[in-house]
Amino acid sequence: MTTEEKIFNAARIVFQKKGFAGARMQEIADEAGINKAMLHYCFKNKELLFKAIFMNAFGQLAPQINEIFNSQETVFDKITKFTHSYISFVILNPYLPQFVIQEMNNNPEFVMSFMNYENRPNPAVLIAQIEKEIMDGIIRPIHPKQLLLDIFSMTVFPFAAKMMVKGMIQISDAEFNLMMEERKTSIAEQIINSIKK
Amino acid sequence: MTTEEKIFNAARIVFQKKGFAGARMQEIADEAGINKAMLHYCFKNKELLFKAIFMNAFGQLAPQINEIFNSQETVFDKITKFTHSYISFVILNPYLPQFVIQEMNNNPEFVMSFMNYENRPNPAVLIAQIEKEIMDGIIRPIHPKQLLLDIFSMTVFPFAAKMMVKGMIQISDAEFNLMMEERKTSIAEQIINSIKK
DNA sequence: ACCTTTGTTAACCATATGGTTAAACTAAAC
DNA sequence: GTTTAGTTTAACCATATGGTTAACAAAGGT
Repeated sequence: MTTEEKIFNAARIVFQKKGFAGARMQEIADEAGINKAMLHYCFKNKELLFKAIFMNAFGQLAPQINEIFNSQETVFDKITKFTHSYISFVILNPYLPQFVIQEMNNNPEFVMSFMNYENRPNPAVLIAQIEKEIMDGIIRPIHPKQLLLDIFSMTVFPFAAKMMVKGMIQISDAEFNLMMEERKTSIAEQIINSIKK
Repeated sequence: MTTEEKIFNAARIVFQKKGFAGARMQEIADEAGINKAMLHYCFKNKELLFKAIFMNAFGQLAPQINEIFNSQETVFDKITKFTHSYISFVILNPYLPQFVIQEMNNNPEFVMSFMNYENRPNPAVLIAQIEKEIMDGIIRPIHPKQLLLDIFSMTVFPFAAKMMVKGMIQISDAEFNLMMEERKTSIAEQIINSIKK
């Protein structure tokens, strides 16, 4: 593993755990097992290192979502595929959702700047498709944007608020993951069940 | 307004916007229109000031939830009441959910310490009631904890991830609030529709 | 062999930041 | 009018933190 990779991995761990403001360059250096000066040699400064991490995180999530949203399948199939693939991915990267959400809230200007980014999650196609399937009588009349919000909420929220969820319903990490596995199908079923005619 | 109140309000604004790590005592002082030394005169140090703010925030959310969860009504009524009252409250305090979630994730030890707090959101009664209504054939057989997660997810997530949501489905603040008003009823309908026999 | 490029480190620097102190001001109490 | 208790401030301090520098080492090319 190159030094740059060591730094990148260390930075990802620290930034995702503590956020931009809470992360310390020294802690990243320690985590990477290198000298602090190497950080600046490889990544100029904290902000650029952070941007690299954030872009990478965001860039992992977005294309995956778009691929499903813009495919040729039915709305029902897209919903099922989305919950399955998103939850599978996030179980392996549990810090990602909270990290992205947190930094978007704390730093809206910076983030909005690349919300025009080509690969941003873009639900336009899916929204049009939902409208069409409503017209065709496949889906009950609902507001497509509300439906989208429902899908994202049910899928992403438990990971974003993991600590709160764990504390509230008193479960261990293992039980949490089991529940999430179950959600892959239960969310899709729940939503499809409530919108199909 | 007393100085202590001025500080408290200022601290709430700054902490909720930037989080504990990102907040600066000087910024809080400026926001309150007083000298930085007053902060330490009134609240000893940053951590205690933060605790006061966090407890207050948390203390506003939790009892409200418990009152509904532990009342004498049916599960369907509880769901309806919850979405209405929670969304009404959070529209007036839009930073709260993200704030609580963020600090719980960044600071799990500290937060877990008062998860035993008498007034923490406690869904035990509601979970038992859901199990009973399933046995009685009122509700389809589902996992109560999953149902709880669904309710919280759909209600809280849009506020916790407000910036991401706004960016993704391209809406203004006003449109966002309209959507949330609509969600007061749509979420309850959606969920009840999907679990009733 | 010698130079250049790249990677790496310890030591250092400037500033930001949380926190302290002592003095000044205010207003009620005597 | 003086005392006393509570407020408020400017100036200061110690440390943490992001960032820099200069020296050094290893590898590659000529």
